[in-house]
Amino acid sequence: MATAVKERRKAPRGRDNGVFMQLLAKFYRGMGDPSRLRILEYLLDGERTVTELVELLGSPQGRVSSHLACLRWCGFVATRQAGHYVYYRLADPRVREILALGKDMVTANAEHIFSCTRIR
Amino acid sequence: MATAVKERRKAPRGRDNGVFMQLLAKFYRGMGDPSRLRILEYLLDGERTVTELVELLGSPQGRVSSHLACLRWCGFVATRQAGHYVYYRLADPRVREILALGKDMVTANAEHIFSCTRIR
DNA sequence: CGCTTATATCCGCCTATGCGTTTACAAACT
DNA sequence: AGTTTGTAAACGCATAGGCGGATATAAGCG
Repeated sequence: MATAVKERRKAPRGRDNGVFMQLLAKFYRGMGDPSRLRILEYLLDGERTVTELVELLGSPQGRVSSHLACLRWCGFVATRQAGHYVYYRLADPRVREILALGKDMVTANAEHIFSCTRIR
Repeated sequence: MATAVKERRKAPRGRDNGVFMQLLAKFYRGMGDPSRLRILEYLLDGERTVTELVELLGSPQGRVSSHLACLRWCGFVATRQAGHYVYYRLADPRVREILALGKDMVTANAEHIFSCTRIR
């Protein structure tokens, strides 16, 4: 059974692929938080200071800053310092695309996703 | 300060948006696991039975089945039963696109993402 | 019809990670 | 320089969610 699979053998692309997949998973988990998504959503309209985002999100500043650090580390956003404000902006047009695709799919599958108990 | 923000008000898009973002986050978390990503990657080549995927992943069957349930619930994959095999396949072309974009970005930002300590 | 095979679900454990709070800097203003 | 304001980092707590293993169900087979 499944001879075609046997030919490609177990882990046909080697361990490197496993490592890459780990990074990719980390990447998607970077977008897997509502607060971070809200931040990205606000940044779709243009750059924002931390203070503005804190106001918009209604979360404590430390929390927002931490999420921003995460987004920056993952390459989703970039910063520019002006005076003692730090402006955050989307770092890559592909972030927009991934967001747009995700929103499309969620809009179409909202009920399915909502009912997934494996992920809460 | 930040008067322009004040005009758009706090939570300018209402709570509904917050709920939507929660779903969207759940959606991305669905892709935020290396095992699930490996499954999706294998399914890029065509449909697979659970047994084949178990072999390819080298994980216990129960675990794989559980990940598959998650992927199905989230609308990433669909199934077809034949005999006593269940064939899994990608459910939506947008999954391919999101994967392609993610892989692009990770390839470009691998080091950044790797060094993000907020997400392990 | 029991037996085997394929798949799904359940359970307890353990780590990852989000949260609130506090603390530490850094940049302007007086 | 000291104070205020904007931003980042650190700390402890609580929960989400992955894992291995055991079990339940469904579909063929002898």
